[in-house]
Amino acid sequence: MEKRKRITIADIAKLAGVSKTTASMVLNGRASTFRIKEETRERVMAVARENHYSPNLHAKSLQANRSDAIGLVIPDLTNFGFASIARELEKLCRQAGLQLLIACSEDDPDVERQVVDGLIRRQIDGLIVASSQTSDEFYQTLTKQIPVLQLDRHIGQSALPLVLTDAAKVTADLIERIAASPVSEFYYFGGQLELSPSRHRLAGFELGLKRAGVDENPEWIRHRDYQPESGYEMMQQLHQELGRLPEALFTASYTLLEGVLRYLKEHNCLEALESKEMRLATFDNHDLLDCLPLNIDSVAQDSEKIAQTSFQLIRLLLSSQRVTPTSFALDANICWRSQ
Amino acid sequence: MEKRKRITIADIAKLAGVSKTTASMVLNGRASTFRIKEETRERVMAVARENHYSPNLHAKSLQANRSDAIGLVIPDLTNFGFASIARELEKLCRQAGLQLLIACSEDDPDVERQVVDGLIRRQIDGLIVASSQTSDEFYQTLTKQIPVLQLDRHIGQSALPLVLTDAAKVTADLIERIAASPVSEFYYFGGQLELSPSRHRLAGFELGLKRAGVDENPEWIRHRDYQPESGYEMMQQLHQELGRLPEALFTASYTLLEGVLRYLKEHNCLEALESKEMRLATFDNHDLLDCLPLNIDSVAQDSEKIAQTSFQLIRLLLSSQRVTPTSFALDANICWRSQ
DNA sequence: TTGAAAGCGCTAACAT
DNA sequence: ATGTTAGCGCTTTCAA
Repeated sequence: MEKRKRITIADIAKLAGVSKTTASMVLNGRASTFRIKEETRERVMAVARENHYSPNLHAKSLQANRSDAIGLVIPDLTNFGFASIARELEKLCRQAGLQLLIACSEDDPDVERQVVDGLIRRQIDGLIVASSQTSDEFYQTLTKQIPVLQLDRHIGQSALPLVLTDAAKVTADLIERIAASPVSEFYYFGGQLELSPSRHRLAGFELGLKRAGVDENPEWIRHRDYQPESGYEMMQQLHQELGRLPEALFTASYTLLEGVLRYLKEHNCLEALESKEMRLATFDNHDLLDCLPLNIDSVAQDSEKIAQTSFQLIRLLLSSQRVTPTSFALDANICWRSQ
Repeated sequence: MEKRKRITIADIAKLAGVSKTTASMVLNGRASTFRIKEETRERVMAVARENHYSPNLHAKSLQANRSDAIGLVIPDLTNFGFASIARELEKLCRQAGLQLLIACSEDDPDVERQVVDGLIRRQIDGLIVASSQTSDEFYQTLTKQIPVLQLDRHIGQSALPLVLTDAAKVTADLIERIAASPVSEFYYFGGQLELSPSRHRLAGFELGLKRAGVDENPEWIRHRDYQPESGYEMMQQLHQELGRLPEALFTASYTLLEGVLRYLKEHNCLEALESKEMRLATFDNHDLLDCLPLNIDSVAQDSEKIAQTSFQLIRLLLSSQRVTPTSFALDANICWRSQ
């Protein structure tokens, strides 16, 4: 495993009997622009191919002051939604000759700053971030140097461009239809209200109830964080309070749903879902939900569209000096399993 | 969004009234080695801090002929197991000042070569790959330049270092116990036999049967690929063949399990799992399995350990000129839900 | 104890 | 139509 010295453009030039400039032009496909003789062109190309020449991107980046790399910061790679977005973005970047640098913030604002700093040191040309910050101050400063795109989450009233799911709309549609069954109560388990998706999901929930003509009871709305344990504990408390299962429940994330299901399983209450005695719906989707005897309706975000939109937007920001920061709220789909 | 010129070490040197050399020494924490005067040291540090100096890693890499980046190639980021490994590896790398470049091969050998080529062009110092290749020729060549570590999958008889789960062992344990229930038949749905994990899982299955004293019937063993659709189709065919559900079934991956469940759900057969009339077990684990009324036993690979072991090994390979290539087969856990 | 200068591999003015 | 040269930001000999 000896680190054989890589072949450079100077080597190619020497072997082909031309200058570095000529070799460079040819290898960058700009031979015609500089009217390099066809014969020279081919000679250089042949030598390069034979020697498996591949340019040193660090040298290129150094002189171009551009790295052709962009950063993606998400809370957690094992979250299916974020993983889907990351996968699609990686593919789009690769096909465009860009390198996507993926890093996780663990939903911790401090960790988030650290990983962003790390990416900056790597000279990324742009950043896409699903932020856990409560203020966009940090990114307002950063965006003076490179374009920053908010993903999935809106930091406060930040004016930075933004791509996310129109959670309020789809949640309202989901809730309205279920509430019209009708139901006399509809509980809501959510995560941190500081995160914008939480607010939109809750707003959608309330709108849905209203449209179904159901009077909201403040008792129904409960918040903690998005850990499965929180779902478990909220379900436990609710069960104890009521002395029975709720008629209908919406969990604002897949992780919360998991906690709720774990509680129901442990207390042998899953039967209530199978018999539709208890209605359960959730934000976020999972293929496995199709395969269960549990009739759980869900909201499936369009990860592919989110990734594609983010990619187009960041490319635009990367190319032009000044783009009016635009934001996109994308439609999501409802997976009905109870009807 | 004007691209403000970043501050360089030359700027720092000028501002601090010293030479680039001195500034460099100080900023790399080697002030004492070169006995830079304490006062000078502090002046440089102060200037650097005030100006938020951060070194240009491309320049560093160019001159050091080292990028402090390593590549990770996996089939699919949305596969929970690979996502877990990627997350842990990213964290370990970040903490060690390395950048992890993650790319997906979509389980396609051609795509895999393309993404590896892309990473090589980015001058990665080392590569960790869960390969879909059937020959390690490509990597044998590559490893003459940079260390290559096989992850999760063993390419043929490749001598390249390797980290994976000891699938045969854990599968045998799982199958033995279930088969001893006893069962008179035990079906097996697997993916491509060209992939080493498939072979190990099958070997474990057969060993488990043997240890339980069950005579294997070749009819029980079925293979396709790891797509959920394949699980669905194998289940469909088996159901039709038998005219009833099998007594026991093992799926060699979570994706296959999903297909099987989808079939059972569509044909209203899930009840058979709840009543344990049909025994179902799978390789790979998912938290949701804990929350279902379905009694599915599973094998949980230790992603964290796999990531840590891989990281230690690649660092070793990176540091020393010549390490005896070592391989690790790590233990996995069984999640019992039927007992 | 510090500085000057060369060079990593590449591109782009400017020559020729 | 092709070559010469400077310089991107950094580290590292070698001098002073």
